[in-house]
Amino acid sequence: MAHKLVIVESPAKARTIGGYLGQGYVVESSIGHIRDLPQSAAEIPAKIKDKWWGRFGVDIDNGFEPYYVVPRDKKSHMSKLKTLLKDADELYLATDEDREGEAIAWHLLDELKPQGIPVKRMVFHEITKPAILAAAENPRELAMDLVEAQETRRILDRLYGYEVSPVLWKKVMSGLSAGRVQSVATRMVVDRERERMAFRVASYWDLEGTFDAGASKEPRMFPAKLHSIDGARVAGGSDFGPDGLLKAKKGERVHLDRAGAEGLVAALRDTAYDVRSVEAKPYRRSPYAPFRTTTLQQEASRKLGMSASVAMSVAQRLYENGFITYMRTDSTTLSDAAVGAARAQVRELYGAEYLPDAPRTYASKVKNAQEAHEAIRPAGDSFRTPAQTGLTGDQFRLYELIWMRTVASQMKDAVGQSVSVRIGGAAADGRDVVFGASGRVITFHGFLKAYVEGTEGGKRSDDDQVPLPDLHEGDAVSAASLAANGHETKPPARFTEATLIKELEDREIGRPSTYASIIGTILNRGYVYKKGTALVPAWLAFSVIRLLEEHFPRQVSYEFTAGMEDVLDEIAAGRKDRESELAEFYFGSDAVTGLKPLVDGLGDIDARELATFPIGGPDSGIQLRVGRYGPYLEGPDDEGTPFARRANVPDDLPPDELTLEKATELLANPAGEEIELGVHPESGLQVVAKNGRYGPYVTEVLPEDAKKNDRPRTGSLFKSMSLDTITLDDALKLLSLPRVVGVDPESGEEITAQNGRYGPYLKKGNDSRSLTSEDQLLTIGLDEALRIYAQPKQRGRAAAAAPLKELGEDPVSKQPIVVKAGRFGEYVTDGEYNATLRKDDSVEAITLERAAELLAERRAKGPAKKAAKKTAKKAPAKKTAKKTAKKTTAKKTTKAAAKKS
DNA sequence: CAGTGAGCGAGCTTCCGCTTGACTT
Repeated sequence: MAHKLVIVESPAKARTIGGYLGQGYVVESSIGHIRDLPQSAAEIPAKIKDKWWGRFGVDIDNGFEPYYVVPRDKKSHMSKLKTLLKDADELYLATDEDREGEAIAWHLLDELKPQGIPVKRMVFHEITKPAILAAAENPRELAMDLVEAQETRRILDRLYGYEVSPVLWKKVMSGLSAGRVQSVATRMVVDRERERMAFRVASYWDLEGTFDAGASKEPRMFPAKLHSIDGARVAGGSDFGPDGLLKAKKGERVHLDRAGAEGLVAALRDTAYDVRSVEAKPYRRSPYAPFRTTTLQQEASRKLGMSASVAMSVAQRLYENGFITYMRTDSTTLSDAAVGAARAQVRELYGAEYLPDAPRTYASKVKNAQEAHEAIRPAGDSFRTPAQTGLTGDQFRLYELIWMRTVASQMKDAVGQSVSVRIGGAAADGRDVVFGASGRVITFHGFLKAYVEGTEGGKRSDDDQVPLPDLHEGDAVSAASLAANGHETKPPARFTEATLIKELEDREIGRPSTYASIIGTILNRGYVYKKGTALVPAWLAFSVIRLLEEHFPRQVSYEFTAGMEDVLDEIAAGRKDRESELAEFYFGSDAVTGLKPLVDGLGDIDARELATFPIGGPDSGIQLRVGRYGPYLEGPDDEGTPFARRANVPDDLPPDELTLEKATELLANPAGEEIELGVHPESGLQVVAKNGRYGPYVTEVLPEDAKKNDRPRTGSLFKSMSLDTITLDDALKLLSLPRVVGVDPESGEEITAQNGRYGPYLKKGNDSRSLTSEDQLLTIGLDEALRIYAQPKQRGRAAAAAPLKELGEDPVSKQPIVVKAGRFGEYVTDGEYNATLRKDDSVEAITLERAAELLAERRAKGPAKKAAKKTAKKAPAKKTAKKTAKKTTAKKTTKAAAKKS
C-alpha cells in the first residue's frame, strides 16, 4: 500500500503528527542526526586513514570536504527508514526548521536516496492540527545554503576540538579536551575565580534605625538607613571597587569606620527629625516571558533545586507523555491555541480583571535564536491544571512550574507604588544627618498572583512589600532605636549551573540541547567541581586556560562564537562560502592567525611553567604546581631554600582560599592524613600509614634531629590490606622489606625479596624474577627462590596468562582464537595476530565472528610480527630521539628563562 | 609528592548538536 512518508526528528513528535495527518501518511522519526563525522579512529573509513587529515574525517586539502558515517547504533534505524521508503510514493522531510534540522533533512535525502518519487521539505513551528495540515499543504525546497552553514559549524568544531585537544594531551595531561564551547565555559569559571582571588575586602559601617512616625500612623514604626552626612552620601557596598578602595572621588562619599559610626550614634542620641522629602513613583511590573530551555533550567534550579540535567530529563518525560511541548527551544513564542488556552485559564482561575484586553506576545531575547519550536508550555489546546494531570513527584512540580509561568505570561501587569522618604536631623556636633527609607506597596498583583520568579542570593523579590506610613514633608519623627552596623564587601559570587548557563546563552555560546551537557563535560574533565551548587575551578583548569589564552587567544575569546554565528548567517544567506571561511579559520589570513599555524608553531611551550602559579606574589618563595597527581605546593625548607619542601593541597580547597597564610600552614604540616599505628619495637620510631603517590603505604616518622640524608623506611600496603584495617604487625612486616632470602651457594650473591613497580619480585644482583603473590615476599625460602632462578627468565608475566575464553577456529588462519587479558586490556589472538577489543566489545558478549572481524582488520594493517621486529630495532633510536628532544626543550627553557632575567 | 627489577599485541583519548533507548542495578 502506497503512503506518504513523513520524517520528523523526535519519536514523540512523530506520534502526535501521525494522529493529525491520519490515513495515507506514515510518520517516522530520524531520532536526531543520522550521520556525523567519524567519532573515533575505529569509525574512520579505511581509504582516508593514511591521509594526514584522516583523523579529522575532513579532507582539508580538498575544500574541507567532510566524510560522513552512519554510526553503528543508527544503522538498524536507517534500514527501517529505507524499508518504509520502498512503499512510499512521496517523501516529506519534516525535520526542525533550524540549521541542524535542515542538515538532518539533507543527510536523510543523501542517505536514503529516494528514487523517482517527489521529495518535499515540510516545516512547522507548532504542533497543532491546523499548523501541521497547513505545513503539509505548503512544502518548500531544501535550503542548501543553510545546510552549508551547518556543515561549516560542524567542521569548525571538529577542527577546533581535534586540533587543540591533542595539544593538551602533550602539554598538560592525557585525555583532556578543548572546544569552542567547553573551553570558554571553563574560562568563565576560571576568570570568576581570578576575580575572587584578586578581590580585596573593604569594610564599612553604617547606621540603621527604627523610626517612630507617631501614634496616629499605621504602621507607626518603620526602618531607615543612614543616607548622607552634611550632604555627602555615606559609602555602601557598591561604592567600593574590587581593589577595596572607594570608587568615587574624595568628598563625594563619607567612609564610616567603627569609631565614626559609633560616635555618630552617640551624637544623635537627642536628635529630633523631620521629614525632608517624600517621593512616590508608580510601580509596574510585566509578567515574565514563557519558558525557553535556559529560563526553565534556571527556575527549576532556584525553585525546585534541580540540576540542569535533572530538569531536562524530567521535562523529557513530560514531553514524551504529552504533558508539555518540546523542552529544547530558544523561543518564547506561544501558538494562538496556547494563548487562547492560557487566557481561558486566567479567566477561570483568577477572573476577568486579571486578563489583559489583548494577548501578550514575547519577542525573543536571544540574539541567535533559531525559533524552530514554541516556548515550553503545557501541551494541548486547553491546559490541564497540575491537579488534573495525575502527575506526582518531580514531574508534578516541574509541570506546575511550567503551567504557572505560561498562565502568568498572559496576565495583567502588577501595579503599585514605590515610595522613597528622607528624614533629616542635626547631630549634637552640628553635622546634618539624613536617613532614607524606601517602601513598596502593590495595589494590584496581576500576574504576581500566579508566578513570582526565584532570586539568587537574597535579592529582593518582585512581590516583596515594604509598607511605609503615610508621611508628608515637614512631619516630625523620632528615632526609637539606632545601631551602628559593620559590613564587608563580598567578592563576586561563583557561578552555579544556572548562572553559567545564563551567561553562556547571553554570549550566544551553546544551544538548548547542549546547555546541560556542557556542565557535564567540564565536570567530567576535572576542570570544575561542585561545592554545594557553586562551580569551583580546579587548578588543572587554571593550567589549561592559561595555555589556551596564551596560545589560542582568538579561539577562547568570549566573542569567538558570536563572530562565528555572524559568519554562519552570511553563509546561510548565500553571501559567504564554507570553504573560504574554513580556510581562514584553519590556515589563517592577513586578518587572523589560523589554527594550524598556531598548533604547528607550539614546539617550545614550557609545560612546567604553565603549571606553576606563584602564591602570595613572586617573591614569597612559595608556588603551586599542577602535577600529574593533582596540585601541590613548593615552599622554602627550614634552611630557607626556596621550593625545596613540598605539600599536598587538599582536593576540595578552592583556589581563592589558597592564600599565602594557608599555603604556609600546609607546608608546615605536609603530612596529610596519617594513621598512627604504634612504635617500632626495634627502632623506637613512630610507625604511620598514609596515602601517597603510589597508593597507601607505611613509613616511620624520623625524629626532628634526624640528619638531612636520613630516609625513613617505607613499604606499600599489599593489595589484601587497606588503610582502614592495617595493624602495627602488618606494618612491621612491610617495613622489614626488602627481605634477605638467603645467599646463592653458586655465585655467593644475596637474594632479596621486595615489592616494586610491577609487583613482588626477587633480586639477585642484576637478575630479577617476578613472584606470583605479595605474601611470598614474607614467606619464600631459599630453596624455592633457587628453584625459581633455576628456570629461565620468563617472558612477559611470571605466570603465563590463561586464556579468558576460547572462541573456535579462525576462518582465515585456521588457528584457534582465544581471548586474553593483557596489559592494555582484553584482546583476541590467533597466535600470530593480536587485536584489542573495542569499546563496544566485551569478553562475555564477543563471538567468533566478531573476533574474526577484529583480526581481519588487524591483518589488513600488515604483518604485525615483521613490523614489530622492525620497530624493535628502531625503538632504541626512537627513545634516544625523544630524550634528545627533551633535552632540547630543557635547553630552550633555560634560554628563555635567561632571556627573561 | 615514599621508591622501584622487565619485556611486552598497542591503541586511543578529543569537538558540538540533534535525538532516544540500550544497558545494568
